[in-house]
Amino acid sequence: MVNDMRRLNRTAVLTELMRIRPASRKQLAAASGISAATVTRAVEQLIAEGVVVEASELVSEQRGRRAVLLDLVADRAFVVGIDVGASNTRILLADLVGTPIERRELATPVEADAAGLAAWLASAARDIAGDRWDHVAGLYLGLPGAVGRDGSTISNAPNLPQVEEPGFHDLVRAHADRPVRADNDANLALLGEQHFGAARNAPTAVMVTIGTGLGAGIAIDGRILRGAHGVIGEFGQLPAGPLGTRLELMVTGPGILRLAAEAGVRLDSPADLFATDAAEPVRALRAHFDQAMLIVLTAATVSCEPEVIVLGGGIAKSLARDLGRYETVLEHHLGAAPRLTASELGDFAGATGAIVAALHEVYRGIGIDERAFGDLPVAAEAEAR
Amino acid sequence: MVNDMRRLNRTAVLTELMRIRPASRKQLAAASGISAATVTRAVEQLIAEGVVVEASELVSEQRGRRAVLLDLVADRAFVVGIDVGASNTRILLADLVGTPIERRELATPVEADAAGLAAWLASAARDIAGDRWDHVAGLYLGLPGAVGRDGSTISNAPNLPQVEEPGFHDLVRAHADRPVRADNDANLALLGEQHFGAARNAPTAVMVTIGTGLGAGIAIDGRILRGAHGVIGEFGQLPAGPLGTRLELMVTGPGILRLAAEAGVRLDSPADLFATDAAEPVRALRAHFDQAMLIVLTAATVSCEPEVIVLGGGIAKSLARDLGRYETVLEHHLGAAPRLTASELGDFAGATGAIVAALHEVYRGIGIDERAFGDLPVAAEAEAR
DNA sequence: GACTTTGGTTGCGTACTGAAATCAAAATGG
DNA sequence: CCATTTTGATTTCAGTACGCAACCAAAGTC
Repeated sequence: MVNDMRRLNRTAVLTELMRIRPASRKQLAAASGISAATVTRAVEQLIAEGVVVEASELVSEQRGRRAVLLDLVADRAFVVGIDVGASNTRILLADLVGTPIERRELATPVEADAAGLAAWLASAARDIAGDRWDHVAGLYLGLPGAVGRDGSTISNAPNLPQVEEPGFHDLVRAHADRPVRADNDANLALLGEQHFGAARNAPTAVMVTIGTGLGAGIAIDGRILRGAHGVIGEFGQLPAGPLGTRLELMVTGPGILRLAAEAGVRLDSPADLFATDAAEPVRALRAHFDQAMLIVLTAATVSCEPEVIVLGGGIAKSLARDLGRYETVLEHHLGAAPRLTASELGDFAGATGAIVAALHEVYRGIGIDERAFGDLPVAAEAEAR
Repeated sequence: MVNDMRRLNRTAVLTELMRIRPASRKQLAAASGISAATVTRAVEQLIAEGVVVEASELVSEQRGRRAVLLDLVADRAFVVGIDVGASNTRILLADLVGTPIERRELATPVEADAAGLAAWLASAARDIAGDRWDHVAGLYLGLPGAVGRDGSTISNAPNLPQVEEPGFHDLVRAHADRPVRADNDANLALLGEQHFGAARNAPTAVMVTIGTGLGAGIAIDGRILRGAHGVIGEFGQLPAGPLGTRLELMVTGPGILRLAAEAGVRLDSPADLFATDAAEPVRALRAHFDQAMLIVLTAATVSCEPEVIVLGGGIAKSLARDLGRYETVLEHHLGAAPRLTASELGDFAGATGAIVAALHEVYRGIGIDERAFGDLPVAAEAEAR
């Protein structure tokens, strides 16, 4: 316990530096409430550890000595975020402060078995990192399935069954020779949108992804909700409509096509459902879709009262102009409604979130207070890229 | 920052003492990882503050000096929890460690205006406290409406509109001359069940209360979810059934009677719906009810994957023997299901939760780590009463 | 070039901790 | 019945880290 004070102050200074990056010693002292002397000593230690450097001096028109700006050593560590989709895999490489450096989009080798997929993922990560590989601190995978709290056991991934193989996680880790963690892709997409996208400054938010399936991530006070069995966000399992059909079968791409076929309506693609000049039978289908969507949105709203609900996935793109209408109905039903908005990061939301999650692991490792993760404005940085 | 170490250790010792109450200095040192010397000094301070006392010595058959057991000064402070229902008001008085001392059940003066109700509540609190009133640290109100995060602004309380009056909270505080806080009654009922009832040891839990209305409280990792507008847990707003009726109108007492009347079935009371020897038309109604219940339960499950869902309120009493069936269906739909169980605290769940919430305020005041509130086994104590 | 202003560092007294020695209070056993 | 053992609590003491304040450093101002 005797060393605690020192560690506490180190953490406080480092955390504050992340928040107001870059910053001078004086700023850090003021922001953290720690005396200037102690900040000097803490910074000294952080510099010795190689976590922090003295960057350029602050140029100002004031008189007096110029403040020395401190910053994290951005290239001290890199992280790889991989969103492994059922058809495409998106990969991002970012540095310690979240600046994206490389992005790739590859076809997922769906025919490969668990071992093959694991090897492919590891080599893709090595590939995107190039000669920075030595500094890659870890990989984070977004997977289309339920991932246990530990970030390694995977279940219920019908669209990519390989990853359910018990040894899959270990295989990736062995091939990459790096720490590997995983999470549900919807969770990561939300995390991405919260830091870099449509849910900025919304610690409590929901992201609903509608494509070939329906998934949702829920974040409360900046923390992603994770359950033991991955049923969180499975709003698609709610029954809806006259026949009690599962919502999932009504709002997803395949579901729309199937319902249309059953109703004797011909749709070339799910997007046709949202055409403004649609014919009457399509309109009726559309009404059913809207009803189903409202159930999803209502369920999401009453489950945590998010500040914003982000809609992602293929179907969501067609919904942009209906969000205002949905909002109005929600407001009318519930008395209060979250802001509805389309995903800003699109296909790369998951990979971006994987980067964020990976960075959080790194930050944990260098001793940043976990409770501050929500405040870290990595966003501003990456936006400016 | 220089005083931090001392306060930190004081907090750690006090928190540990709450967990393993009563305990010797040595136990506290071992449990908290703080050196015995420091524990001695911290305890010295706590005793001087009047927060802790040396209780009886630990009698053991070992040789050696006997450990002096320390305990909180239970009668240092009392709290009053009041569950203000639309018809009945339940009041509890408890001491600092959560031992219930008095309980009352009174008819709510529904005709009174805001000022009258406030005065009545304050005098009821004074009354139950008796000569302990001087030591009452605060009041906590459970209200049938949406309560803002601050615990004072109240809205959307159709069944007890007086409490929506802007000055209501201040009036109670003025009459009681004590800190007063409020929360939604469903939230408090859940808090009560988590500490003393059916959701013991379930930091993530949902409580659904079905009576004249439908309300739900959600707790995640020991923290009650609170929204700005009180729509959290409003699962009753979900549409269900062929006509898209709001669930609230299908599973609550009045709703059941109305639906029965519409279907031309005569029910004397909502409970008749659950008779095992019911006639065919009643059975059909019952099937609709079950469907609606399953939507509520599914929505609750996918919103946070609770370990347990507690069912409370009048209707829930009739459901006891169906919980297993519901569980099976949930499990089948979602692959995993929470435990379903009936409320253990019954009508007093809300008041009990108010006590817990009030105690948390007191604990915060004497410097116990908020993150430990979930671990405080106030439960064991009160059970033994 | 002295002065002012601002940022960072160093010296010093204070406060608090943990390890170990010591004191306290019980049972044991010859 | 008293020395011994055992266990719990306290005190002593050395060490660490803090904040304050004095001091150094580096810039602009007059």
